[in-house]
Amino acid sequence: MKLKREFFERDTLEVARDLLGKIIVREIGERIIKARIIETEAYCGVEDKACHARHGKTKRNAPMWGPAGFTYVYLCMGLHNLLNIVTGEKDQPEAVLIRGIIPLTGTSEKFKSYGPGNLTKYLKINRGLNNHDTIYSRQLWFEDDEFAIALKNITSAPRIGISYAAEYRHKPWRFILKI
DNA sequence: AGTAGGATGGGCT
DNA sequence: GCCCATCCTACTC
Repeated sequence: MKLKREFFERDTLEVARDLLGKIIVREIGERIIKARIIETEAYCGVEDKACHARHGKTKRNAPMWGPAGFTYVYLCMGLHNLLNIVTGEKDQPEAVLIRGIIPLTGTSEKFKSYGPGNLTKYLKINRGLNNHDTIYSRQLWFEDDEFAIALKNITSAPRIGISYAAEYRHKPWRFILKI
């Protein structure tokens, strides 16, 4: 079942946790690529000193202010496309970063790791899919396949690469699913 | 107009 | 662990 807008309109921390075990589906012409989400990070609005939205609205981070369920894809370190999904209410600049996946298709392709910058390569996602509505999309959307998650297999931890974020650097807003 | 610094990943030591 | 590829954004002047 495709995830609906309501799924993403909830509290960002809940969405980040609930995305664990869900499927990302990427359709390119005849080809379908699927992957299960196993790691996410929540970025919680202007008050979150690690969030791109902390300095206000810019051309880059504008999608975060839009409706939930849209993508926010941006270039990191000049070479990595990172995939976020906008969450919470409109005008609340919150999003969940997809940090880790397990590929379910096309495993013959050699990708050694599936960190946030590499999973977009596997899924063939770049900034052309920025600000893209996944709810009505034929190119990129999320699905629940009833995959059972045991709560004990979910852990949380501080987010990666945000040491500048003052008191927010220690917030356990990264969620990891052990399969 | 110029520049510093990233929500990184891979390879080598 | 350290280094480096690589380039856009936002801030400063």
